[in-house]
Amino acid sequence: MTMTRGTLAKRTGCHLETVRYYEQTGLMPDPPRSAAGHRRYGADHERRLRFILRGRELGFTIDELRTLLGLVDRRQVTCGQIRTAALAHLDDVRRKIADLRRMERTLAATAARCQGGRVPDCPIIETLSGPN
Amino acid sequence: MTMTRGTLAKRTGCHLETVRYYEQTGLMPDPPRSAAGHRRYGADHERRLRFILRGRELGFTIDELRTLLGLVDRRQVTCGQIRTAALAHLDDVRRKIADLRRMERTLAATAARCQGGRVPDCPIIETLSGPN
DNA sequence: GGTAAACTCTGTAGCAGCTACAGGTGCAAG
DNA sequence: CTTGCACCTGTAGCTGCTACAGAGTTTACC
Repeated sequence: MTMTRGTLAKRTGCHLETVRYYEQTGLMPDPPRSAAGHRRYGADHERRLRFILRGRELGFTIDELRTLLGLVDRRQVTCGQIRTAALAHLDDVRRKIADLRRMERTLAATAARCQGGRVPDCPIIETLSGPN
Repeated sequence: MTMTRGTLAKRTGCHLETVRYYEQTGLMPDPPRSAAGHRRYGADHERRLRFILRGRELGFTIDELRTLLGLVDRRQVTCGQIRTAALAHLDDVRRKIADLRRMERTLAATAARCQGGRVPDCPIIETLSGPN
């Protein structure tokens, strides 16, 4: 009931090399090896990798995930600590959304004013040239 | 009427080393030098740097800005070409916003379900463990 | 004019989060 | 038995900076 790195990667949709990268950075444990030194993964590794990939999809950094997984690994932790981490991350996401929406508004408003004329009067160039 | 790199950086709020970086990457031109080899900047350099910084604030990549500045530099370009670049970037920004909003929804919904209990039943951990 | 502080110069290394080699084994099928 | 794929390791590349080290320059003050 073990898989190779390639199989694990294919099953999870993770890039082959990324599996090794997550091992280097301490998100994935050092797996047992075959006699020749090939990595052997089990169902527990797959679950952990899926956890990491889902976390990345939700925008958690490697470092946040390391913390989160550390909390889970030593099981003496309350859900409250995890909630705190998740809420901190949510704040982060919301700040990024706000930043992007500011960009969006400026870009959309500027592009709308553009009539396709000559560069010296281009409102996009003017906007880029600063708010003065 | 010239400034040093430090002065230019201070006036624009740009990091000192970033000025040099923009020169390396071809966003800023190689400036004239003093006898001893120190960079001397003028008002035109300052305008260009402000343009770049504003573009970065609006989320344009270095590469997009290089293109944009290239268009502006050889003046034979229509505003339409610039508009095209800006709209492409706007799409990009909107995609990022959509991604982040998906994250936000999932995170907020999950954290709301968390009652602070024990880890095995933590809805955040469950969510991270995948949608299955 | 001397000297110390503050600036500038160059090249290079580091950050996140991967991805992509090169050059060398291992293994399984035909 | 040999062909071809998968795997191993270490390292370099990407973006957009930032931060040195070690050298030379300029400025301020006495």
